[in-house]
Amino acid sequence: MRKIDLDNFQVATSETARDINRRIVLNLIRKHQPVSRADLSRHSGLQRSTVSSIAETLISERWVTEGAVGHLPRGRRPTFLHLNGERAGIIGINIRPSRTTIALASLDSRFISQENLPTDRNSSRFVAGLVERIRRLMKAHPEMSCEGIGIALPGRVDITTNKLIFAPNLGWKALDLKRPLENATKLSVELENAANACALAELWSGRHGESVRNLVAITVSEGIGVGMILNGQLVRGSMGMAGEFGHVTIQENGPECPCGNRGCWELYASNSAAARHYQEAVSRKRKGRNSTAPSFDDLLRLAEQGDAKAIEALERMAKFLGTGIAMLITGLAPDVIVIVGEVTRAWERIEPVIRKELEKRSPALSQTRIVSTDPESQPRLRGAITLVMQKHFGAPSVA
Amino acid sequence: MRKIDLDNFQVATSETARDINRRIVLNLIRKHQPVSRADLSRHSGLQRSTVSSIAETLISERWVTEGAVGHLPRGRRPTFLHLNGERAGIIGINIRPSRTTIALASLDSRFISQENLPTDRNSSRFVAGLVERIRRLMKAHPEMSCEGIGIALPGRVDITTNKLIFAPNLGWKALDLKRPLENATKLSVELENAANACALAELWSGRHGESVRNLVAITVSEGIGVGMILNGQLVRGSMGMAGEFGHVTIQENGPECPCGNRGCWELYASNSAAARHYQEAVSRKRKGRNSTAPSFDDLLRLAEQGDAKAIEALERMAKFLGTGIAMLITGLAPDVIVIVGEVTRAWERIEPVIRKELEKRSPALSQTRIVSTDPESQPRLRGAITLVMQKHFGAPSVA
DNA sequence: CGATATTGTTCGCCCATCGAACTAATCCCG
DNA sequence: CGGGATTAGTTCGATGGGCGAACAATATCG
Repeated sequence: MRKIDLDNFQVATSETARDINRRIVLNLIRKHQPVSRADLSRHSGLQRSTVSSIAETLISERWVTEGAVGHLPRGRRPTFLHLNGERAGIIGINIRPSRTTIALASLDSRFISQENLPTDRNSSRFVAGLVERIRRLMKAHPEMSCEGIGIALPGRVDITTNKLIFAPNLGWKALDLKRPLENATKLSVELENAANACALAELWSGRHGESVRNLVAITVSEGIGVGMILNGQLVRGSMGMAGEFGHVTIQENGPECPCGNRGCWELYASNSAAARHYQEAVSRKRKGRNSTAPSFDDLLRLAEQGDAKAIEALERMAKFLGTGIAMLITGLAPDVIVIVGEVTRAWERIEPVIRKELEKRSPALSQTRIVSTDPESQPRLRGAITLVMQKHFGAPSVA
Repeated sequence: MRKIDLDNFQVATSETARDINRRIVLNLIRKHQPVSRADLSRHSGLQRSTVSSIAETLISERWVTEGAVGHLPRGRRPTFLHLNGERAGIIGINIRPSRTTIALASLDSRFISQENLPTDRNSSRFVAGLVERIRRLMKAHPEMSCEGIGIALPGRVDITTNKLIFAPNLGWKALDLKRPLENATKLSVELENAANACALAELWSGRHGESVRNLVAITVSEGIGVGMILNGQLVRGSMGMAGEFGHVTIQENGPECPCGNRGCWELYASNSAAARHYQEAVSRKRKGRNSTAPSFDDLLRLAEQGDAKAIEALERMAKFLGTGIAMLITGLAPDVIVIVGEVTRAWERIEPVIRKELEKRSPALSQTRIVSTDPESQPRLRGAITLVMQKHFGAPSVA
């Protein structure tokens, strides 16, 4: 039960009921497609006449199309409805420190095209390049009416000004990405922290079952990000800062973190941490001169090849991942935890270590499902698309 | 934006709009009372005619009464509306390991009567005693129509069966409190973990301003409980287990906790922990024989009297409270953190230590407002009442 | 061919909001 | 003292949307 926000609420008009039921029907079609009007009536509890009326508007708005005719043991044959995959492209953009990916996707989060560009450290040049690519993309797919642009990025976005804040890896200062892109493309732009976007993507298109209403996504890369879905919705917190569990202290008097704190989780369980673990292991052996730190990709390759030190470093990283995951399960009790990042490529090695660490603390902890995402499925990019999709499929804002 | 739960949603009918607007108006009256219909129209954006119609039903249902007539520099004088303080008692019950409190409150969370009974370890005898007290209470206030019973307890309630689980301090096993009480009193019963209830109470009747949508309540007693309000609603998590931050490890290889884990937060920052800190300080001095542990009340009294060891123990407890609070701020980014428990009686001593601990980690952390509750205001009991109140004042469940 | 079953549409009813017109009450000013 | 200005609250027809019964369309089966 939510408290009504008396500073920001919406009264109901006569159209509110239609808005609510329209969204329910649209979601039911998304879930059960192809599906007949009569089935929608049974699934929703709405009258067949009401479903027909809603279906008519959905079809006229090109959200839905009538498809094949079904077959039943007796009675009139139903005409199936399904989402219009052709309509409504969504542009998803995944900004990472070195590279940025742009994709065009259909309503059901299927990628239609995808391309790459380097992430320019000069922010205005970057925006110009982005606009150029988006224009080209839309010209290449004139049949698509684009519903909006979703952007996932490694940082935080100020809720009020929509400016980018806290994105140390990108080197842009208080950049307003939303307005210039909206002006140039005439499309609405949604910005969101990458971990939050991943959590949304898993909520909407992950295979975790309908009953999952509490989900935590952990993005592991140079740092660690956490996106929380609780009660079926993204938790953004005050100023949009929720989810910085990567900077919770897990080792009192640990090494200093650039954030100012000491012993932060991400100092032990991120990709960079694994590289450091590796270096420590190596220099422990060859006392003295430090070798140059390997990239995390190198580390994965070395481990794959059976390098004991690399495996040790990865397992050390996994153990510390377990430490933080234990905290998240204990405190948030999610139905599922999803891990995103290169580390999932060594999941068979990582997962047992995490599990062992959880069991060491409490057998109850390891009841929680912990799954990895396939990096090929582009979780961040899917998240960017979900930002736009949920505006149409999410529950209406009411009261 | 919430994802619609396709396993458990509600379609809109023609009455849905009325339900929504009714709740909005009721909340506006609660906030602005006494208030005229015209003002409600301005606050809500609804037409005056609509407000009048809603007000009429609210008055006929005795939620609201017409009061005095106002005065304006010109024009017809408005008739004020306000909540009907006489109607609608809510029974709140606060169960603690040793004592249980029962109270009757009005709509606006004002206590009308309050009484105590020992918490019987025999659960069926306890339920019988409770029923007896409730009956007596209702008989003593025949003018009140009782809206329901809210119960705050030190444990967890299974969402599906409504049975009490994980209440080691109470010694009852899988007790079903809801059904016997409902059958005996014919009132609906709401059960909730005490920390969650406190968080709700602070959301609904705390003085934190309307803009607070993210709030964390920390109950400090024998253990530590955390109640989370995120996006303006209580987070219960999978199986209602969210909020067990008291059992997050803050000291790797710390002492073993009854929960099975090691170094749990509540081993360092609870009342029992403070008593242990004190004992350690004492036995450090008089090496050898341990004295008997003082109660937390004793400790507070000793500190009040200037006992250095007691002060040291309290400050040690406060420092560790800061450790956990840092975690909560970092991860959840609440607008406010509320501390509940006996420890707030020494708040002038505790707060600076917490603040210092936060600042040590990061100055940004101490931006978050951290407030204590007055134990006299009965936060747990107010929470119990809020459980029932929010059913009438909360946002309608839609879609 | 007729009985039965199922899908999808049509139409009148009901409920709720809107908005304009109206009544009521009050103050100000000439 | 009386009319204009102003504000509160009510009345009433228009509009939108869901309900539900009746109906049309289309199938199977004996």
